[in-house]
Amino acid sequence: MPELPEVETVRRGLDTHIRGEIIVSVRVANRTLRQPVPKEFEKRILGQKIEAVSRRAKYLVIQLSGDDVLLSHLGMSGCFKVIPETEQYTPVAHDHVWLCFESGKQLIYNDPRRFGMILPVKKLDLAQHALLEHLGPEPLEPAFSPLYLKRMLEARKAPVKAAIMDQELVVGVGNIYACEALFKTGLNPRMPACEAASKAKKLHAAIVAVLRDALASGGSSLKDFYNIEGKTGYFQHHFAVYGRENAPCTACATEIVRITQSGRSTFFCPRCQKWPQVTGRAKK
DNA sequence: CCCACGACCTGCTGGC
DNA sequence: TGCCAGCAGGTCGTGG
Repeated sequence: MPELPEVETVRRGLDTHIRGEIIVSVRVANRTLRQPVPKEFEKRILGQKIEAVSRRAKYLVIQLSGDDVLLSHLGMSGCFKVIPETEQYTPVAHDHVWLCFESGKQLIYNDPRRFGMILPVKKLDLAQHALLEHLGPEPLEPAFSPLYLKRMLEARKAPVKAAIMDQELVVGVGNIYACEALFKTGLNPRMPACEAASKAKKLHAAIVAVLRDALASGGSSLKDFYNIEGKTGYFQHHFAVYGRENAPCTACATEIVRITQSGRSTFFCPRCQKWPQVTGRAKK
């Protein structure tokens, strides 16, 4: 489901609502997530206090008082729900993991497609964890600089869109914000990364701006993104190209085009994001 | 090594 | 109305 702005929105909501809570009961309805919920899950987290909720890339890190954190990813369709102590909650389909706190609040992990995960990891092992160790820099931190981006793009022949979605190059950019950032830069998504490297400075600024703006709007809501309060984000109202096939470009009114790149939809304006090699008709 | 693709899942939409 | 193909915000393992 979510890219960096959505995950960060969830993080903030969780940190506000469950920090300081003590886990007094745990129920796992379905362990078959992307990484199976381990058998010892319940025992390991019972009695622990939530110290804080942090984030690395699109992973949420729920800091516990003991030796563990809970490492969670929302996949495509995962969400967390915080149920206030005053509310009687009726379970719904795909509520996989359920924590009850001493205060009476509850935290529920729900994920229809089960591409997400939630699992305990020893704090000491977190940095070297297989899921995290190959991740690139955070896009809103200084390590992700225009020069860094230029160097990384120069080394790759893959399409620039694939490059900026590669979590080893930079984390947090998914299909939506890749499309939006490339539009903002005026780069054709199919252009090889090494050719796009000359525009690295502008692309860098676009990635940062798109993620910042989305975060300021509370993330994007498509089918199933809700923040902790169950409210939608608003950034989807600002999409320039994503999901806008056949609609007029906001800049030049040319029809937005959808193509498929490595199995995913890419949306772009063929006029604003022209690339000489792809303007001709498809060769037969 | 680099890159593209299929697999992993369920649910929704649109066309017939 | 019902069915089926196609599509969905991510990531990983494989094979060319």
